[in-house]
Amino acid sequence: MEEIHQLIQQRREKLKKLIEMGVNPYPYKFDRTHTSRQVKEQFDELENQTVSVAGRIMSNRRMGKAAFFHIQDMDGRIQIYLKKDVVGDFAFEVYKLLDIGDIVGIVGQVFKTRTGEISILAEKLELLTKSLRPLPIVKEKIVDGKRIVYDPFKDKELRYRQRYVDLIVNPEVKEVFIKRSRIMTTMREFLNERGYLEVETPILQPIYGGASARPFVTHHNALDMKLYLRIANELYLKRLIVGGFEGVYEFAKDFRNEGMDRFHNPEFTQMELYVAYKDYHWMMELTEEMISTIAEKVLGTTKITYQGQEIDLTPPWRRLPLFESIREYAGVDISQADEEQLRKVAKDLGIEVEDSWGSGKIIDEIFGEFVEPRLIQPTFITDYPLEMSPLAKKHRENPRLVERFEPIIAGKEIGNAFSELNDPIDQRERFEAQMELRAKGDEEAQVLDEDFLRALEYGMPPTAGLGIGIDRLTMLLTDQPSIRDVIFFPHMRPEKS
RNA sequence: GGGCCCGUAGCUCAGCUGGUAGAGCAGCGGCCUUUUAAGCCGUUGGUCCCAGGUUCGAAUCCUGGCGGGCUCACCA
Repeated sequence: MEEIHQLIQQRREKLKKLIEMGVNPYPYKFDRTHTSRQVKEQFDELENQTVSVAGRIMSNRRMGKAAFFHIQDMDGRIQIYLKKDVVGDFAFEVYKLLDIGDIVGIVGQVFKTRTGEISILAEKLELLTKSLRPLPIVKEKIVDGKRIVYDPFKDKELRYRQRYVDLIVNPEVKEVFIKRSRIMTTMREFLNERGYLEVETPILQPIYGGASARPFVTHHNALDMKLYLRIANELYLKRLIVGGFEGVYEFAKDFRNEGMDRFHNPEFTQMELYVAYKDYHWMMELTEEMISTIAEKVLGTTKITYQGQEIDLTPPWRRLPLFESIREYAGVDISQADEEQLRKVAKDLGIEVEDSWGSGKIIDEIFGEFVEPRLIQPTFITDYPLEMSPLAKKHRENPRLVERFEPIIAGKEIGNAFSELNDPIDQRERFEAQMELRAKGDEEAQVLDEDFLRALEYGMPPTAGLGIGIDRLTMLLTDQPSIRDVIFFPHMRPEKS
């Protein structure tokens, strides 16, 4: 057994004393009448009234036979004033055995202290949970309305590994995740209002598809077969369109077995939407309306700041075909270039081109290098080369292109969409081209899915599809620099035990 | 995977060119019935990430490893 730390030992001893005093350190319930925020917001009516509140002790100032401390609940903190002659001798003895981190229930009268802080004069104090581990102590002071924090708990490794502590101690972290939840709720409402159906599709898939990425592999014991964790749910949602649903969406956890950095986590969340009888032009309008609506409802404005950059999400967003964007930002016209010429152009631009790259990859590189980082204001990049998009429908005016767009904000794509390919013969050819790439060693090339082709052969109506990266959208709308700051439990290597 | 940086008390951090560790907060003991980074007095607490090496002597220098951050590459 590991040695028990002194601070934990001390708390265990207090726990023992409390039990000896007849206090249940882990009771079953507590009836609370108000949250901290309600007490503050309704102070005028509540002054001198009795309320009950509950929360975790976050500060403690004992002064002989009285004490001030703050408790923190779901939506904030409130100060408790404890006087021995009001709360009683026994409760005061209990109080003396409490620590920062303990969870208590308080019944008492609402009042304002001499310095004007809304507080509760405790008449009853009940221990609701004894905490055995010391919390990082973060002190703060409000000066001119600004919160000054002393010794903030900021070690990223500890914060990510022990997110519960991060959430207790850093209120702004909680805010980010509340916003994440509201972003998803608002998006769901937006889609439901339009009559689209929220559905669920398999996470364990015998054939993975819908994106170009490497999958996680797992094994089904009973069937003794390989299964993949989905990299996308696109092909399943389109099967549902075939089945007669005319608008379906899913908030999907996807899994990609690739590198991690501040924009990538091995598991991440995407919202994918498919709507029958629509094309990508229509989907652009829906996208800009949806994102700006979310910003408006969650943040109260469509003008946001991301990492110091001012961004205006108000529709309409700029539409810019891919080749035009490259002409504009890289100064070269490659709309008619073949692979040989592309190779030369890329080299002239200073890009190291690898022999295995096809023209799609080269174009993507030029775009990623010269264009994408400069697209700060929301922009739809449209009309991608055919070979980069095996599931998108050919462009109605140019068969070398597909009808696809990516919304780009703050230099980063936050989604992907197209007029969905519904010609089963064309789809088969595209899959076959992918298989050839795979044979050449491209591990991210897509896999041919016979059942999906069979579904298309029954006939899928013209359909527009959209995927939005929820994590990236949340980063944008909460001004967080890393995807780890918008995922509660980002992937980490195992802790040494 | 490459480069740079980091790992010292529960938390935040000092510890210069080597002499086996220190502060603030928290904790513990004492005083204090409107404090608020409460205050005053006293005080406990460390496998200096791990393993080797150099040295009379390593938190400090070297090598390797582990974990993390940033970044580049890869990657939607």
